[in-house]
Amino acid sequence: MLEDLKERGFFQQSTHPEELAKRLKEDRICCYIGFDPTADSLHIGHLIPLMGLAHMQQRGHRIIALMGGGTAMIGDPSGKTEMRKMLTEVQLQSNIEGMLPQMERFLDFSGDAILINNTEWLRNLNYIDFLRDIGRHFSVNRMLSFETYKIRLETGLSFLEFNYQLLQAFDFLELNRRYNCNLQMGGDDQWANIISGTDLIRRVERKDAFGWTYPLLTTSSGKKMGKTEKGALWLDPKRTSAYEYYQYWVNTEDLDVEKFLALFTFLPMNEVRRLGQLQGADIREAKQRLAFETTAIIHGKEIALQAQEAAHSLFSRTAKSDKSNVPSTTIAEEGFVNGLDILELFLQTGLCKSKGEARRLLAQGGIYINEERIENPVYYLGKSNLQDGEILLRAGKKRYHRLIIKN
RNA sequence: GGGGAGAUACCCAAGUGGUCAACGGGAUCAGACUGUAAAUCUGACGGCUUCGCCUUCGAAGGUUCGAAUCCUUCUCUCCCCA
Repeated sequence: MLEDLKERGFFQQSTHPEELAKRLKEDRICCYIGFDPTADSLHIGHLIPLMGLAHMQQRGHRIIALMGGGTAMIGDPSGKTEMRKMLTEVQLQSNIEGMLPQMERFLDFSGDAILINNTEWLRNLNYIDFLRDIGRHFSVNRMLSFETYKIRLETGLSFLEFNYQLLQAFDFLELNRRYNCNLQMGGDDQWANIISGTDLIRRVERKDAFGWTYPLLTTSSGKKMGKTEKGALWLDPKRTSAYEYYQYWVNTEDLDVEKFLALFTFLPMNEVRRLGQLQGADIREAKQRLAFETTAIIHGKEIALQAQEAAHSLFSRTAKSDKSNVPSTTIAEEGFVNGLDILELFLQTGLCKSKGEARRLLAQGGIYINEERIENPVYYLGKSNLQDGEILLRAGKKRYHRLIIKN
């Protein structure tokens, strides 16, 4: 089963590889991943851990999703350039509430799976006891040698953040004591934190504990995953619409398609490989499948289909054009009578962030009305632009928006 | 506690009295080429009622005809010593 997930791309490194493989195969083990509630929605950076846990659950293991309500009050310095801004407990709580329903799209908490917040044991921790029981097992010399702190040792690392590792290790120990949890997974940036935990358990409890990290992804051309012109790609449809989400995946680089299918969908590997083998323009089929599957996991099949249809109607020449699912804005006919300033319109529909940007876009030939480029900077939209009671706006190559006129 | 360095636009980073909306790089966006791909080339990249105006260079005051650049105070960060 470890092989299985390795093949899907979920393996970067682990402690005790042979022993871990054996345990995963022969026993039902309990594993956990921590999630820091830094925002009220998950984003695609969380997908690999979520998929990782989901795979474990599907293969019969017991899973724990640990919400880091306590640790997030500290902020993990691993691999970061600077300190994170501190969140209040109220914010953290509401963030957690936003993330929960999203997690349930991946994980089933109806059985013995556990969802727990580490404030439960961190909040009222006694400092002296903690130092004496836990702190004494940590060597500062060793901690300082970890790669994750390298950057921060140059730019500055506060004691507050330096403690993060101890708390995460303590989390693992606590979960081990409570639920006999003996595997922690996470992104490879968590490696140092994870092995601190396994070491602690082995030392204090004299029990087996394992760590397993996932690779940190960049796209083939080296870009960070999940960044768009609007920022992060969120799972919350209020922040990132299903259509945008679909579009992000359909625009995956050729070289990443197979890797992403394996990581971000539950398609069987033979299907993944078949799709990955497609060449040239055919690979679009694979990208559409990827986009559909990933969108369906989060937003449901129905919504994913709508997003797919919207994309088809805009980008496929042959398809019949059902544009009803393309993002749209409706305005009343009265507002339309005197003509609408095109720049103003692009601002209001969110296609541009400012009028300056709209002007620039227009000057560069990136503004299209009903697929026709507009060159005139003082263009007003009127009735003559209407096609079936609506107007199709386009910014650049592929950002579309429908303007619906209602009387 | 003592001494030193620093805070510039999304990020990195020049600039040390006018020629600075601020060099350069990255990111981003647009155009061309394509397959809603990558690479490449070209251009853009604070805001606006855009031949001009307004707001930016950690914060607040001050000097000056004029400051990101000088002075004062404050906030924060880093380094060295204790």
